[in-house]
Amino acid sequence: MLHMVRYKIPHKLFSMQTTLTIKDRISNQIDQLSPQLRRAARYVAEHPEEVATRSLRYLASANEITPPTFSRMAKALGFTNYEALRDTCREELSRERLIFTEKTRVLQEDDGTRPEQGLFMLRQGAAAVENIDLMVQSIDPVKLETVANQIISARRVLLVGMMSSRPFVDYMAYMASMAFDNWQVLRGGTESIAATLSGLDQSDLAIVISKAPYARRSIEAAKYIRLHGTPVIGITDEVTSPLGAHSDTTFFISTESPQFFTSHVATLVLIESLMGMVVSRSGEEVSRRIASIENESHRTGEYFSSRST
Amino acid sequence: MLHMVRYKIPHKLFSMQTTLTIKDRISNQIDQLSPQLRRAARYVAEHPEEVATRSLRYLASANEITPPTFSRMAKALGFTNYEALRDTCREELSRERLIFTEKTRVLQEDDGTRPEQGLFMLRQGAAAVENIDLMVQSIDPVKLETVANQIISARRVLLVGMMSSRPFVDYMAYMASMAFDNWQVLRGGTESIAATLSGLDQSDLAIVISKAPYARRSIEAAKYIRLHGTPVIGITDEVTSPLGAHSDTTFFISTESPQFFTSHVATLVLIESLMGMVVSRSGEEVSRRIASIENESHRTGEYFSSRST
DNA sequence: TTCGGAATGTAACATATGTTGCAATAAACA
DNA sequence: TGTTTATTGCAACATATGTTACATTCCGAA
Repeated sequence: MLHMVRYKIPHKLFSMQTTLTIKDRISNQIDQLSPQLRRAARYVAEHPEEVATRSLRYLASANEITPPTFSRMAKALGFTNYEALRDTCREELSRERLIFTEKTRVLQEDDGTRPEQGLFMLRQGAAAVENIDLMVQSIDPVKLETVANQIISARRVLLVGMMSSRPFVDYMAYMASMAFDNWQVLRGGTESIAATLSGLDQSDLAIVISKAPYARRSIEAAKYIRLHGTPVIGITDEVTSPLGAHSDTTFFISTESPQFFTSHVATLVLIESLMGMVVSRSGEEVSRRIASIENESHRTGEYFSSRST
Repeated sequence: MLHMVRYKIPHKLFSMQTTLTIKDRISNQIDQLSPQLRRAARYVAEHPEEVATRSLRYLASANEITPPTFSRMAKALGFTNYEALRDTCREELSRERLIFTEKTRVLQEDDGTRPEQGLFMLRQGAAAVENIDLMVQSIDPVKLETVANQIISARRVLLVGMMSSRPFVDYMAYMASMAFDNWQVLRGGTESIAATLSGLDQSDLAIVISKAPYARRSIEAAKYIRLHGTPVIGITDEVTSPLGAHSDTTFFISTESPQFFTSHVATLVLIESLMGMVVSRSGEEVSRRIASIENESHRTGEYFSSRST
């Protein structure tokens, strides 16, 4: 029974927080406090993140409240300590962050012993959702936007990815090909790589995808590209990734998965978002270009038209 | 107000825009650090909220790293102090907090009509999760299992996919290549297609992926393959898809997306699940094969090993 | 092997932190 | 009014914190 509930995928990506612990706890008792204590309590309720991060004395001097006041206030509110109150603030802080990680982790750990096939996709799906959620929460929209703008204004866009990352680079290239003609995938043998890279300069841009195990070629390509002064956007999995050292902007996307193949789902979401942003920012003419390509493809019979049996 | 800053970035400022997160700052230099310092740096990158809230010594003892290591690591990364590093973490934390509240606020009052740039990934992520959820709920595990078994027992597995589906077929082929040697992607020109298809019989299996707009070649390939008596597994988007008529088993995976590019995320989850099932059912020898291939690749230097500066 | 330099841990240091006793002050009541 | 009581700030305290000097270990070069 618990079983049934357990394996339900938590698909609410962005749930609201409804248990406001500190605020509740404070507002209930705040009118029983003396003026100074009330002032301190009010501050805590309004700035829990400051309480969690700064020291008591820091807050005290910054708000012209004496240190003992904070200490006493905590006890007056029923906390054993000021530290106890701070801990509550910490919890509140972290609760706002990763909300689903716990749930899905249970899902994954539960019975690795019985390889029930029916649960396979369920687990995979849960892991995917977790990775996506993690990414959405951790990536700064401004950073993404900046990158999108960089991409748009680049003279040439070079895509790099080997082994498992190659298909995703190809996918990007495919989408891009419908909108632009200055995108290019770094291909093949060593000599052709050199040829491709020789023409690069600062006005170009490279997007490099590399996931563990990191293909040597990708890392070295990134390194080499940077030597030309060409900015490198890196997409990788961990902070320890060797790609980090060779990219100007790096996105860290989790590839955690319940099986031994890693999952590229979150990466795909990033790619689709980025491409969507780039195209939508490029304006009218690009949209028209895409439409014309699709039409053309239909005319040449590349696409299937519903009435041709 | 935050609004203005976020969404209107004059393009001259791009190069100056430096959103250097701790992760960025650390990943750029992490391979120049000594083992212990790297361990500490990694921890900071992965748990900035702990750094912001807890004390140095607390983190040190909790992670079995000595206090001086943290202190030295901060300096090694270019911070004047450990406190400076902590301050960066604090900033990042409060920035994330702002974004988080902003996200939930907008998401709540949003009706999906306004395509605000900053929320692009948020929408894309939400749509992806929805598609995944839909798929997990709609697909019968037994059906999936049956297909997995079919795949395993097939003499030859042929993968078909054109245009936007091609990268995903390639990805399947890549994963499969580490475990089996009887998988093949249908490639290229018309004549080579005929050659590939001529040898097919009932003991083989084809997996065809086709999403709107449906590539004529894929549909016709499926049709042709069936003429040989070869079973066809179809992966498509809608019940109205022409692929349905030519496949024995069909998976319908939603590609709904907030932008005009469709999303292949749910399809990827299906692929990863299927491949995981197939490999895990294939037993010991396959796992060993995969391991040996990875080893081989490392030996030949295809993969990057962390200690080569 | 021995040597030298870097990496790491230990211990001591100055300082910051949270708490508490006590005095000063303000408020309440007779 | 004077006395009592709660409130607040000051100062001192014990402890925790971040840093640094020093000792030890580790590792590669000669």
